[in-house]
Amino acid sequence: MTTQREIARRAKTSLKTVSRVINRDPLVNAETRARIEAIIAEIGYEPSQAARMMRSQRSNVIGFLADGVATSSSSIDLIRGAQDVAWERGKQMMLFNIERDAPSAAMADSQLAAFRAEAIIYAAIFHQEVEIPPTGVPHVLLNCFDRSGRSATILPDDYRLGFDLTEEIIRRGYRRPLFLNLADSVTASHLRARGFLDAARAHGLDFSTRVHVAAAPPHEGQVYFLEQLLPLALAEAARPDIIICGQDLMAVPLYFLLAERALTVGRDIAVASFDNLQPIAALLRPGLSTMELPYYQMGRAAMSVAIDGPGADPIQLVRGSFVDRLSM
Amino acid sequence: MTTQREIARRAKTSLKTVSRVINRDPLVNAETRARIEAIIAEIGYEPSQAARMMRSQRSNVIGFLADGVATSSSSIDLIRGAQDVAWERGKQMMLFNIERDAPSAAMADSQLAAFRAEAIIYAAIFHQEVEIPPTGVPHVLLNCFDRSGRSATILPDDYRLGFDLTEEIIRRGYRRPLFLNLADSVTASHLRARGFLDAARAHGLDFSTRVHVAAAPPHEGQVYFLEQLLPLALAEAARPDIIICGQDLMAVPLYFLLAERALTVGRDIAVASFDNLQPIAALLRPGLSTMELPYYQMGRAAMSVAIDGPGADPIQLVRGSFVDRLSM
DNA sequence: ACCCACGTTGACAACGTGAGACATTCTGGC
DNA sequence: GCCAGAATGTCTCACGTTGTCAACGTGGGT
Repeated sequence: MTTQREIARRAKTSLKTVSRVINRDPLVNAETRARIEAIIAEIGYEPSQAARMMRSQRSNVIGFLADGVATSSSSIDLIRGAQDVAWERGKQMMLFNIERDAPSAAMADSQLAAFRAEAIIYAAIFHQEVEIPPTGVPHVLLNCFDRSGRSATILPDDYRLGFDLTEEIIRRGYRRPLFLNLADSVTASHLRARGFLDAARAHGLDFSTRVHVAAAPPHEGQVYFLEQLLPLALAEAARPDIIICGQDLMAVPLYFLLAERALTVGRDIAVASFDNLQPIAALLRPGLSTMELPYYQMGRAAMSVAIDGPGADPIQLVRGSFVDRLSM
Repeated sequence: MTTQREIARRAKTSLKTVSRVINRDPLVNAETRARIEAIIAEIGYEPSQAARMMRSQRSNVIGFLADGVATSSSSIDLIRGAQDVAWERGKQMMLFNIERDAPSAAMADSQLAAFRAEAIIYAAIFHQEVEIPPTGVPHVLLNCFDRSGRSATILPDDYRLGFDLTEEIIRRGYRRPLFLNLADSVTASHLRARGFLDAARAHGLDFSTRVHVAAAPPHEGQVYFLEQLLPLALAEAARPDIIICGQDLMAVPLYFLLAERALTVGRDIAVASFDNLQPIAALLRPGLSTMELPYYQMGRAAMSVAIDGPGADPIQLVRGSFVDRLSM
């Protein structure tokens, strides 16, 4: 690969002048600049990042540790959002798929240390509590949080997600919802359930008997308890008029179970959900109305915080929006 | 961040000895080595990659350009496979989500040039032909190929996928398959169709009237023509005994359409497919029997070629395997 | 004539690492 | 007491880039 020295030789000028052109130093004669730029374009020169890092003592590298991302398609948007902001800000994002406490995590840490990463984003596959050993590098927790509450943290506003969806449901006249929530160990479950109950209370309704856990903890794979729960619920005198799934994936087996019972979604019974998982949510028939989790925006926010540091409040909640299709 | 100089100071030894320890020079007393290693571990020192790159003139960086990965969950396994091999071989993989011919592609190229990437893997979201402008850096085409046929290329063996699935179908006694293939512009379509027809012929059967295009080109989103095709096919005197989907996602609307016609998958009619898309394939009921696309292995192969260079044959076809569930 | 400001350019050092050349000290075997 | 060889140290250079500082010629003010 060529160096600035080579360019200087060709342009019959000094090394430093080439450097000035590259770094947009205005103290360069327009003619000289044009000549040097022409040569740079001609040979397709790019300044060596390695040398720049050495010299400037800045790496412009932000690490992104993706815990278990490989198993979840939704979390790609976390990565996309972060990557987009990194580019806009001239930073280089280094992505690592890790499994927590596994050797891969240690390897990622040393790699990031070797590159002198300026900040590290730690992203979890679902909203949960984690423990991050303290290091010298600023951390941003994405889709997870630690006990102290002092780390910079980006979370989906799951309480609002639950609240807003429930308000929409009530507004449309549903009064007998069945909330098939995710596992207890998922923080989002609690928050959404609280939002669900609070929204009901705000409209003078009591939904406190209407929340059930219908999924195994995430580390056991996608296991739902619909076969047990659904027949009981449908057999009640006051049959549910809408079923709320803890996540879009749950809607797939649910749709089939309802079809087996000759219940048409959107007509005999409504379904709503959380995620807006592509392409599932749009592919189901009828299309699944769902509260979108703002993963892309969260990724953007995390990278912004990683670069600029947190604002006054280290914990930032990101709102999601309702995507209306035909299932309710 | 600390440097080797600081470590030498603490260990009351010379810079050179520290360098010897780090570079595993055997010419160091065991005791001294232990003392220095203890200090390195204590302060968590990692040699600066930037300085190493400068000194050694090797970046150990492999670029991974993922064209449109964001929109496809299956291609994550391409990334995972490549990343795993990179780690095993002590390389650093740099991932870029790009859109071909968009500014993002140009940015990724300059970043990779700036980091002096040793090779670049160019991954496409589906098996297709691409045009790669020549550069000084070795390229590996992953899930795509160029006209010349001289570039190192890793492809799924779609012909075998089609052939093997068809053999399995024939072996189980199905004789009236309906192959709902992907769009014509997808290379995999042709290859699988050829495998399908050849396997039939090898068993003295003629399936040449049984292949139909049932999907719009990929850039138009997931659009299928099942509503038009299916009623016609089911109305025929010799109703199909098995439907082969071009991809697992197509099976989702197909299952619903069959349910509407009171046809139970796996009993009244069988369904098979291509992809083994997680978690869809396992979540459908009954679970979808499908030819798995070997994305993880392809990712591994691509990174191996990127590091070691191609073997005698620049084009490497990776076999997939049949995942049996209950839909056939 | 002298000085200074100004725009432009160049010489040089330094960042952290790794390696070569070579000197020095220490240990053990003869 | 001498030598081989192990262990360690000193010194120097190179990698590519950029900040510091000095130097250049020109022109205006005194």
